[in-house]
Amino acid sequence: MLAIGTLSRRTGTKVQTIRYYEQIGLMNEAGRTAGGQRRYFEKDLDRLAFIRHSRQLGFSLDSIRELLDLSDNPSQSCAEADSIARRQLHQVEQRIKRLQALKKELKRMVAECDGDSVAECKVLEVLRDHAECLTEHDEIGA
Amino acid sequence: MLAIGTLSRRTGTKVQTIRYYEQIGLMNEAGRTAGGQRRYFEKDLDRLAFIRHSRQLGFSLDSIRELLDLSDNPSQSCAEADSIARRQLHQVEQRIKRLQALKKELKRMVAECDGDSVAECKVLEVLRDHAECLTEHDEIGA
DNA sequence: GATACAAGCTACAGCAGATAGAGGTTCAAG
DNA sequence: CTTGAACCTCTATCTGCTGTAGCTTGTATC
Repeated sequence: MLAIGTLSRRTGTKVQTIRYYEQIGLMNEAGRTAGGQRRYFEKDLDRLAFIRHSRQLGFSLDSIRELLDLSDNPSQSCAEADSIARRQLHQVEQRIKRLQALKKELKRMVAECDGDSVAECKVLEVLRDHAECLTEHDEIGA
Repeated sequence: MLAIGTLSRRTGTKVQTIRYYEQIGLMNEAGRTAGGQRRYFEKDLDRLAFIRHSRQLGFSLDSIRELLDLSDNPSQSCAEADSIARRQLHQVEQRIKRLQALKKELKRMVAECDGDSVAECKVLEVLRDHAECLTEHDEIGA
């Protein structure tokens, strides 16, 4: 039987985060000692590791929920998991694209700045006037 | 005198967002009509456009606050604005790096999946076992 | 058995950066 | 004067945690 601190150490997850995962139903409700402390089995540790690894790969908690469901029901087709992963890949690619456009714009801003007074600062000037931008960057969050 | 909806339309910012910016002190408190509705000048529109454009370039609201302060005091050196922009550029570059590592890993996962049953799904397998990963990806947020 | 103290517990607040809705009021056109 | 779009405030919600306060439990050592 593993204490929450052990899971924490072995997966690099903060104790509060593990409790949070339980709260939102991502981790099963843990068994308790007489005194009310959580105790885990190895399978819980595996599940937590799966969650963490998926998070490291950028999957949302919702996607992870789906992936865990699939993982729990090995008789289904793999297609669903595959499509979740593809969707994630697509999102990552989009974000890279967008960030590269930003990078280009920022580089140009910085390069043109010659360290003079704010009055003629290129950085501020570009920010003031969108028209000075070369690239399109119309979405914020991405 | 411009109504909030006009600012909204002309900068592509949601009305609530403009009010939010006022609330957190990023926009100055707007003047009001007798009935309590906000009214703006062109300079407020410019300020909002500056904020929005900066957000599109990925600057945090805190950074934008600094940039606006600099912009409001044209006698200072440009160096500060420059360094904020450089910091932002650096962050963007780091995020790109990280996302490219993720992309690689996701691509590999997806490529290895042959659409068979979940039991032997490569996607799920990789998620289960971090050791199957080629690349390092130890930070989550980034 | 007593004691010390690390590790556990719950509950709630807070972060960024908005966004949405309820329920009510004002403005401007016709 | 009436209509109705646009405005108002206030509060809640989202994602994915993280931190704090104040208290209890478990375990090792004496």
